[in-house]
Amino acid sequence: MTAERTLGTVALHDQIADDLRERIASGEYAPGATLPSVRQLQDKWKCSDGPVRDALTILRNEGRIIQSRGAPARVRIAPERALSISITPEAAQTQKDLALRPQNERAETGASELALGVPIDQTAFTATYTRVPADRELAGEFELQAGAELLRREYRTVHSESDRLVLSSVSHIPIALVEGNPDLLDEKNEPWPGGHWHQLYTVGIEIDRIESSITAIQPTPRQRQDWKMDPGVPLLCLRSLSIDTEGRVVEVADSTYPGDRTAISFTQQLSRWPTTRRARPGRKAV
Amino acid sequence: MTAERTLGTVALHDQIADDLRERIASGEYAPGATLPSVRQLQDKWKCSDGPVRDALTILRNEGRIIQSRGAPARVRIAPERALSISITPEAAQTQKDLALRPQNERAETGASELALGVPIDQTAFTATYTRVPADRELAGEFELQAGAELLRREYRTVHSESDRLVLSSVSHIPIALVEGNPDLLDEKNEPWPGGHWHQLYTVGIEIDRIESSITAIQPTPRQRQDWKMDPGVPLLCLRSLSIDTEGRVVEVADSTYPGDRTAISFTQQLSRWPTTRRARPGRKAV
DNA sequence: GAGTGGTCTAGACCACTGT
DNA sequence: CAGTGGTCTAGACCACTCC
Repeated sequence: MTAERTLGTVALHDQIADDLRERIASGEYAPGATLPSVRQLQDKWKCSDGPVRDALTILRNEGRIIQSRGAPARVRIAPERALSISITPEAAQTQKDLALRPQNERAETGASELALGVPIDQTAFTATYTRVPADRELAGEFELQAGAELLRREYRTVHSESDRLVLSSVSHIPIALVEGNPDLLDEKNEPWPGGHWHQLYTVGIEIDRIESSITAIQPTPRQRQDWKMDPGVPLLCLRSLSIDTEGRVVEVADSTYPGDRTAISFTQQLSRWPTTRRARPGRKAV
Repeated sequence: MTAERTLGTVALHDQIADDLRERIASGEYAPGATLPSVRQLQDKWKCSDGPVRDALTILRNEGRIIQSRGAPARVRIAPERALSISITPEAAQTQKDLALRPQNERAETGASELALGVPIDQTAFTATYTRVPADRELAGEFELQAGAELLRREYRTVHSESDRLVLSSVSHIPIALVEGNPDLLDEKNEPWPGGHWHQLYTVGIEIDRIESSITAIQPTPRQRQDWKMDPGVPLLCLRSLSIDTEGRVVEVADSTYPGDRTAISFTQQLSRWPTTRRARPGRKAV
């Protein structure tokens, strides 16, 4: 009967977690530092190992500590935000214009569509595609009936050395839109040479705009493993709808990024006020 | 004693969690449905309650189920994405141009800067501001020495009925930039009438562009409580740097949004290909 | 009041790390 | 091999919900 410790109805493991969390935040336990062992914490809080382990589980799921067998728990070191996904109208426009250029010119760009934080020769690119029926969600985006046939194309780039995922994206296109060009349904042509937009051009589709939306979710265990993400790290999801000049959604592309290493960034350029108030336009450092 | 159950070195609580996760994904347990009770799962897996509870904890932290006292665990119902944060150059430009308009015109816009999913008369707006020294991170953004004095302004909008946070944003501005206008340092003037940019205009600052970046983090317990977020739901973070015509970062604004109810969206408009290939919409010339 | 989940204990054994 | 964290059990009591 040691229940008298529950002073204010807040569970002991929460008290322990709160205490450790505060000490981590204050810097008493710096990133990389080892935490007291389970036995030491038991001794300090005069309890069995259960509450202590529960507290550590809480902090692990918050992404604050890492635990491994045999070694003491440590304050997690948040990685640098190495992956910066820049969304710029210029880049999209460039890619769009490229779609009209001759074959040899398009080929030069090839698969290096995105600037990653990893040299491209250290990565392995794979593409797979299948035909799938549209689920409710995708059918809604395309304004099709659920079950309509879609071309599903999955792109993955892994860092060959560490076997860590660097880029992952899944794209869906209604079969009905692309069956005019049989080449597009031939898996041997993956990745579509010269980029999506040239291929879409071959079936008479011109992209008018990209509507993107960003959300965050908790990764599935599979996703966490693919990206080799620590527990407690969320996943950034970027869904881009390609809309053609007739207003149809012709492609839905879903990309995911580990939330702790990635920042999705974009710039909104504003025009100047009419009267130039600052006499010195000065230097425009970047 | 009963250790022979550990067939393939994968922990029992992981097996249970994997099994339940799969059943949830397959729809066997639909959103809102009750899961088997802890005792039933013990019976099914022939184990004590520990592994079963551990499995449920895993699923809770993944945001897949909700648990409460007395009531059975249920599959979590993901909320609609009611909060859609739209980033448009037009809106920013409009706000910029507004800064030059006369007082009465600016006042009409007032605090309703953002379209929220909640009627504005059901919300309570609070603003607080303090002077704080720049931490390393903010000092880096402003290219100032760590410790330089900043004006910190915190905006919060809560839905008065549910006491739920609807909007939360923290903005930092170097004191040195705004001390030319004493009004800006007077808390009674919060929120700055007519918007930030008019106030910045009074000290000779014109915004050239906004550089935004989006990340995702695990919320602190405090944040989770403020937003009344379920466990396992990440937080979307939007950091916007306001850069003036001289290239200086003059304001850093950090907004957070619950990751399950929010989508940050934007559109990239592309210009048409030079040769008008389709004279009339609806024809697919090749 | 019956059933649910929440918390905690005491003890056992295992897997792994580091010295 | 000493110390660490990981897993599981059996049992107890509590707080809460729902009928």
